[in-house]
Amino acid sequence: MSEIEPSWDFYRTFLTVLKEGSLSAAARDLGLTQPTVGRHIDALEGIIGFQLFIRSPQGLTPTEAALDLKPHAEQLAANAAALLRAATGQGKTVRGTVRISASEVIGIEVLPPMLAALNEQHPDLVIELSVSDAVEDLLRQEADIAVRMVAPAQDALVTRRIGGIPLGLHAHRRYLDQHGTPQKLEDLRTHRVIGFDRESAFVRAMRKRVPLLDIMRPTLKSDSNLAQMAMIRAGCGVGVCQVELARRDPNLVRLFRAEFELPLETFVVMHETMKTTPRCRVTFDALVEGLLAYIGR
Amino acid sequence: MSEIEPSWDFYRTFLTVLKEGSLSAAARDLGLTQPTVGRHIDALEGIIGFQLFIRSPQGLTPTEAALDLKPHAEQLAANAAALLRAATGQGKTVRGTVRISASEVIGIEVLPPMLAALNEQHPDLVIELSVSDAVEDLLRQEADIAVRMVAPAQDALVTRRIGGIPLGLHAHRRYLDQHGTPQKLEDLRTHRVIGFDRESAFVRAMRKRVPLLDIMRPTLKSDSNLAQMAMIRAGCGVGVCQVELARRDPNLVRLFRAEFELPLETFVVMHETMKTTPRCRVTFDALVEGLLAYIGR
DNA sequence: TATCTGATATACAAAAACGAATGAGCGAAA
DNA sequence: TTTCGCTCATTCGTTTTTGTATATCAGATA
Repeated sequence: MSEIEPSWDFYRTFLTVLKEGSLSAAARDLGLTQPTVGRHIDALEGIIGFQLFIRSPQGLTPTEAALDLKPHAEQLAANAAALLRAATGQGKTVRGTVRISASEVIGIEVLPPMLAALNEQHPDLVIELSVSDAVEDLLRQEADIAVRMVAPAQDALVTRRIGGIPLGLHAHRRYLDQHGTPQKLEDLRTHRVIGFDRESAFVRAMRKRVPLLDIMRPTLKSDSNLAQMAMIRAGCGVGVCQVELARRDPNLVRLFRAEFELPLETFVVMHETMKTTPRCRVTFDALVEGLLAYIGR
Repeated sequence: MSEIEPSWDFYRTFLTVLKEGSLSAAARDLGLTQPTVGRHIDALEGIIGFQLFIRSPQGLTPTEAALDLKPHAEQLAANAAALLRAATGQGKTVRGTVRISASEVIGIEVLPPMLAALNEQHPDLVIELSVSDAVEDLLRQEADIAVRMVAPAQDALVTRRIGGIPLGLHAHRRYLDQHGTPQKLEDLRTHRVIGFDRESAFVRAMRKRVPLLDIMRPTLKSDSNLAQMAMIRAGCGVGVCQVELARRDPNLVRLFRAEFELPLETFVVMHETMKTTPRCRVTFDALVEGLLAYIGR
C-alpha cells in the first residue's frame, strides 16, 4: 500500500459506483466517462491495497471491504454538500438552498403551507424537504434544519422547543356508523385498531407513558404514521393521530377526548455552523413561528 | 456562480491554505507546488462566486466567508482521514492506525502502559492518542475510540461502561508539614486549594452533587486537570485528583477519606462504523480490560 | 542602502488525466 | 438463433492539469 493520500475525488467516484452499481451508470451520474470512473476505482484500489469491487459484464458488485467504507463515503458526501450549501448564499441576502428534515406527518401535512409562504417571501430561497423518520441526519449534516420529536442531546445544535402537539384517538364517521362508537375504553378490544408494525423505541416510550395503549391491540399495522393517518381517513378503524390534523376533516371523530390526549414534544433544531447564514436563520424562524401557531401558541 | 460541483480536492487545498496561511506553505504541506495551489483556490473562488482570500506578498488572509466554511472543511478532512483509517487494515489482521481520544489525565497518566502492552502484542498497530477534553470528537470522526467521563447519548456509538474512578482530596506531605493537616472540612477555608479556573459544565455538575465543594475556595486555579495534579504533587496545596494516581506517590496524603469520595463515571466509546475492523475491536477490548483493572475490577 | 528571505504571479513545457472509439462478454427479448 | 441492450476493457489522440523557472513585491537585517 502506497503512502500517498488518495484524491478526495476518488471517494466521490467510489460512492457513486457503490450507489449506481456500475461504472457506466456512475459515469453518467458524475458527468464523466466510463473509462475515467474505472481508472478512479483502479487507482483507489491500488492505494488502499485491496479490491473494492468484483467486475463483471453485469456491473460491479462491491466487496465486503467496500461496504464497510460506504458509511464513511456517504458522510463525506453529506459534508461536501453541506459545505457547498454554506458557500452559496454567503452575504446578507436570503438565497441558496436550505435542507429541512422532518418526520413524515409533519413534513407532508404541516410544513408545506409554511414553506410556501416562506418561499413566497424569499423567491431566491431553494427549499429541500427531506421526509424521513431517521433521527441522526442533522449531525451527519444531511440537513441544515430539522423538526424533531425528541430533545436533541447534542450541544453543537441550536434548539428551540415548540411545545406539545396533541395526539388523540380518532375514527372516521362512517366506520363508527358501521361498528358503533366505543363508550368505554374497554370497548376498544372489539374494534379495529390501527397501530405500529414494529416496536420502535418511540412506541415503547409512548406505551410506558400511556398504559392504556395496551388495551388496544392493533389489527391494522404500519410503521408509517402517514399510512396510519390514511387508514384512519379511509375508515379502516380507530387510530392515533394529531388532533389538529383530524379536525381538518369534518368526517373524523375524536374519541375519549377526556381520557386520551398525548402531547408530542416538538423541537426545531439547527446545526450550529449554519446559524450565521441568513437563509437558515430565516427558515429557522419561520418554522418556529409556524409551528407555534400550529399548536395554538 | 457555475453549476458544476467543485472537485473535492479543492476543499482539501482550501483547508490547507486556511491552516498554513500561504499558498507556498500549503503547497509544501500537500506535496504540490505553489502555482497549483493558487490555481485550486482560483478555481474554487470561481465556482462558488466570491473571494475566499485576500492575496498579499505576505501570504493569504481569509475572508469572513472563508472562515465560515472552515468548520465544514475541517469536518470533511476528519471524515476523509477516518475513511482512510477504515480502509487500512481491512481483513482479519490487526494493523493500521487507531485514533484514541482521552482526557488529559487519563491519556497521560493511565493509558500509556495499556497502550504499550497493546502495541507489544500487535506490532503492526499504529496508535494515535489525542489528548483533549473536548467531548464531541467522536461524532466528528476525529477519533475511532474515546474514553469519556459522560455517558454518550448518541446511538451510533458502541458504549461500554467501566464504572466510577474514585476521586479524592489530596495534598503533598511537605505542604501538610508546613501548613498543618486540616482536621475538619471547615479548616479548608484557611488552606490553599487547587481548583478550576472557569466554571465548566462538569464543574457545575460536580458542585451540585457535592455541596461541600463550596467550602473550598480555590486560590490556585487551572482548567487543566493535569496542571492541577502537578500542583498537588509540587505541594502547592489541597486538590482533587484520582485516588489511584495519588497512591502511586508515597508523599501524597489523602484527606477526609470518609467524607469525600467522588466516583467519576467512565465509559469507553467506539464509533459504530469501526466495530468491524479488527484493530478497533482489539483496542476497544484492551482499553475496557485495562480500565476495569485500573479501577480494581 | 543593499541583501536575503519569505511571499504571489506569470510563461511555457512536461506529465497526467480524460474522452471518444472500439472490441468483447453476458443476458433478455423477439 | 439473432438481435438488442447493457456492461467492462483497451487503445489512442487530445485536453487539462501540473511542475519548473522566472519575475516581482514586501519586509527584516546587516
